[in-house]
Amino acid sequence: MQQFLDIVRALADENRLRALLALKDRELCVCQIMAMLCLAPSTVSKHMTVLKQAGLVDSVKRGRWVYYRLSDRAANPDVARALEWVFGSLQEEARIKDDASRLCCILCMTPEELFKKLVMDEGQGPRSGVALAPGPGE
Amino acid sequence: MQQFLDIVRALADENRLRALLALKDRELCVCQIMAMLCLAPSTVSKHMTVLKQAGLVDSVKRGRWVYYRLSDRAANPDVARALEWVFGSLQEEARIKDDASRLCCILCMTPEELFKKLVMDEGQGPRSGVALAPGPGE
DNA sequence: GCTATAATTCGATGTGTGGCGAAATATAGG
DNA sequence: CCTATATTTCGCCACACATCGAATTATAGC
Repeated sequence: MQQFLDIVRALADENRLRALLALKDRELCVCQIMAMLCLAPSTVSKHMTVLKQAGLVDSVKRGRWVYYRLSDRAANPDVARALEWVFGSLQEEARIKDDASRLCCILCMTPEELFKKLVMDEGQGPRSGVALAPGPGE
Repeated sequence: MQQFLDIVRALADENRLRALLALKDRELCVCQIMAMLCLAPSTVSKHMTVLKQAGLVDSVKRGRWVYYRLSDRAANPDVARALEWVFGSLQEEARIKDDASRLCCILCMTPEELFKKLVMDEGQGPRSGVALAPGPGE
């Protein structure tokens, strides 16, 4: 029961759901999730900790970056069912699709381009740490 | 997205989960859920309102009693998937099974017997409104 | 109509949670 | 070693929420 509650409560936040969906096809480091959600580093870090405590994601540290990915689905049936449910229900959401396309830009742009885009989109300066982490291929 | 969030947040409370599971095989009125959860009437009423807003349960008023039951699963795929997930994950929980057996007593006992049992179990007097509502067969 | 009871609404209260910035920690690169 | 950067931890604040009791509403039975 407690584990189930941890999972449900971890899912009961829009930003955590968006982060989880963004991890569907790739792993992401905290700074990339920050750029996608437009949240402070400490906030994103806390969100990812909640998801990790619930067993929904795993993390691995590579150099200065911490990469998050979906937890191994086969490991825990509760987690597997939860992820299937979330993906099945939200995959086609407009907000999620928008995140995916913006994430594509975030992953491809140089830090300078990302800087300009953030300024244009948000009408405010970018947060500290918007610089891109190297992708898995670097 | 908003509907999904309403559902997840409705599920993110242990007492609401217990109430939902208790409704799996039967409809129940508020006073019976109160007796099962040992919560004040106002608290149970609010919990059931949350579940209803999320589309997880329906209610029907019969005389003085308001009966809650699971919402028609076929009506909404999101709701159907959510209920399947919850039941699949929690059906075998010790807490839920215990609720089911206690609920059986609550449904069968006379008000006087329920009164005595509550006093013995909880070491405190019963709340107002522990009297049984007539079952569906009355 | 009056009373008793089921349920909801309302107001108060303590706790939990999302958000931020600042400080601390870890690591890469000079 | 020193600096820059990625992340986490910490302290704080605003807001949401679970819970209760009291007041209110609705209904059944006298």
